[in-house]
Amino acid sequence: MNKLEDQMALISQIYLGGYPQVAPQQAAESKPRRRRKKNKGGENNLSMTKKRKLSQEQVDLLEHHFGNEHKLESERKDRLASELGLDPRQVAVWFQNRRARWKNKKLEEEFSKLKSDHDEVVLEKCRLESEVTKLKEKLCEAKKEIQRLGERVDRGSSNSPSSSLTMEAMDTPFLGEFGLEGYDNVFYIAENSYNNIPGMEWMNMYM
DNA sequence: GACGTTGCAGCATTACATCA
DNA sequence: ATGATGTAATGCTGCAACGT
Repeated sequence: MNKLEDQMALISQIYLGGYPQVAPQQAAESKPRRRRKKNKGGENNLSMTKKRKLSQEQVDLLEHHFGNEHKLESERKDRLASELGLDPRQVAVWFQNRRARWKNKKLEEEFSKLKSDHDEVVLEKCRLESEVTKLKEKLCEAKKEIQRLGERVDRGSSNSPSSSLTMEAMDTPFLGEFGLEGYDNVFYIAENSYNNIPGMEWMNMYM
């Protein structure tokens, strides 16, 4: 009997024997999965098929080999199996399960690293946003100051030309008051014109 | 080249053991 | 006794190698 026939025979045996419960996920699919029978046989059957935990010594050796190489060639499997007094199939299964655990662990590690990176970026974003808010406030204050000074200049020029106060006449750059030394030209940038400055497009969001 | 068989890996799932 | 967790084992699928 070939493998397929074997499987079909098993399927029909199980279906004829009853299929008490299908997991929700499986039930939704067109193809039901085969359900394994519970191991509730007699004592002999139990001892034949009962799941046995590997000894610490066996696990240690398997771990050692897994550490060297995650893949298991046929020759190494047989050698390991006889060394451990296990069925080669058991060794293959152990490696398969171990690879799955290793993969899960790696995924978890990768996830926690990505999460911490993400948290850092979020933190930095908050910091930059608060900085932008502060700068916006300063900008607003500076604009008001310019307007106020402009009005004074206008009044002065209409009353007494000789006492006019001009921007050029100021002893020190007034912007220093706002901690914006060296940014004298910042107010000459027209609104929405940040699009023209590489890397500064985001500023328009705040204008 | 087409087809069947075999062996293996990956994945999902199940069943059992153990522990809190 | 029971639910959570860990893990050995099983079922299924896809793929590659090989023989016919």
